[in-house]
Amino acid sequence: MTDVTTTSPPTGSPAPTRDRLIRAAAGLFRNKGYNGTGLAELLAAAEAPKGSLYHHFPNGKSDLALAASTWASEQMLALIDAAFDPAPSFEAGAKTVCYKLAKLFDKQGKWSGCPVSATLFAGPENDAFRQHAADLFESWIAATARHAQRLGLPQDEARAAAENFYILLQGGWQLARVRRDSDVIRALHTQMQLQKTD
Amino acid sequence: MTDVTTTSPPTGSPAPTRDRLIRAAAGLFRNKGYNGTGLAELLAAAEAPKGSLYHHFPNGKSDLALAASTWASEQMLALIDAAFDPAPSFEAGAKTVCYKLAKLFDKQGKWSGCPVSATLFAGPENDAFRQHAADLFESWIAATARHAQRLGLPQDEARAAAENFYILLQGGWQLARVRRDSDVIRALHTQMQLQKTD
DNA sequence: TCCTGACTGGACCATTTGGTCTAATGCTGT
DNA sequence: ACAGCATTAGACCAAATGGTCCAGTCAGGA
Repeated sequence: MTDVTTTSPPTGSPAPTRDRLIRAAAGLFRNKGYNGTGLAELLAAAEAPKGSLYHHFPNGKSDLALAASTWASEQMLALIDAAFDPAPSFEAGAKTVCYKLAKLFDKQGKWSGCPVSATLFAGPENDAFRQHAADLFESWIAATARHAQRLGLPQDEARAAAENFYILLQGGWQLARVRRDSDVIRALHTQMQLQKTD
Repeated sequence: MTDVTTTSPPTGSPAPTRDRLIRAAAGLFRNKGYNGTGLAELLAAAEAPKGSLYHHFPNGKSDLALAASTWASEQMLALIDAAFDPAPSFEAGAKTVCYKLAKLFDKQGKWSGCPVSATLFAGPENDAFRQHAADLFESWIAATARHAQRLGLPQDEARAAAENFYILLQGGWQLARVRRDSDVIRALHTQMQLQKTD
């Protein structure tokens, strides 16, 4: 049910329709939330008919939401790697992440929310959504911690720094969104806590 | 708008309809978001008929959302004051805020989102919502900064500390929500940056 | 060639959505 | 008692919702 990542068996055919659906969903959910986005609007944006949706995603909107958030999360992981891989230190990498995200925020019209949280916070009854979001977030933190460790921090410090960084990113992104000001995100790296003081 | 004592005497009356609507809306929006909450559900929870809604809030759901978020924000401001007023230091006050919020989070079923953001992030086209959220958040930061200054921090540091604290709270609350673990919130005060290091 | 299965197109559906409207019901001061 | 207001009650509505269903299209293999 939650396995949405492998619907089409053929490896070489990326099925553009399916991709268009995912991209359109990610974009719309990010802006208007899961419940705020209607199927009609979604299908229009993806230029896909309803039949295709229910072919690629048998459970319809909810399956698509899982796939879209996974896709968005992968973009985020790629961004994290791109920022940290060439970085000389954890601080430098984190700063680059902030700057890249701020730029992205501007490019998306200074409004978009975090794609994962916007997609998956649909209600308390949907625990599958919540769990999926938890997994995706955890993957971000794990990736960041891995980089931190590679760049010299001891394991527990790396984990703490990654978690702290992620919390700042979430909160900062939200403040940036409400103020429509990407500088909030750009300044986040300043507020990182690099070593525990107690 | 959020004034509880509008026209009817408060003593003896069993929770006026308008209040019930606001409380029900705040609770439901917090859990399921603005778009995720239907009017029928809302009215059932408030035990109020549709006519009353549109009498007290001529613009219907959107007006109610503004009122509910304002009400929730006032609760938050009261919590901030209650935590900082008797505190011997900014750190102590902030720690109390975290603990109070964590307790609240548990009491609300470990799922609720931030009432303001959950209510007001309904889409890019609704700028009134966004602005309202910005104002409410700003009032939190301003209140916190005021306490920080009273407790000894210089003005610019107080403002920075308040903003940093608020960002941590937002991000931490979200992580707590996705993990269903209030300890994330409880640990936030550890991660505060109390003086700028650069 | 024909068959098969993935995919598309869209008509169609029951339900729910937010919202309007009006008649009734109080409760107030006079 | 009466007028006048605030409030309640819910029938009613058009539009939108997510979802189902099936006839068609098309490519590739037997």
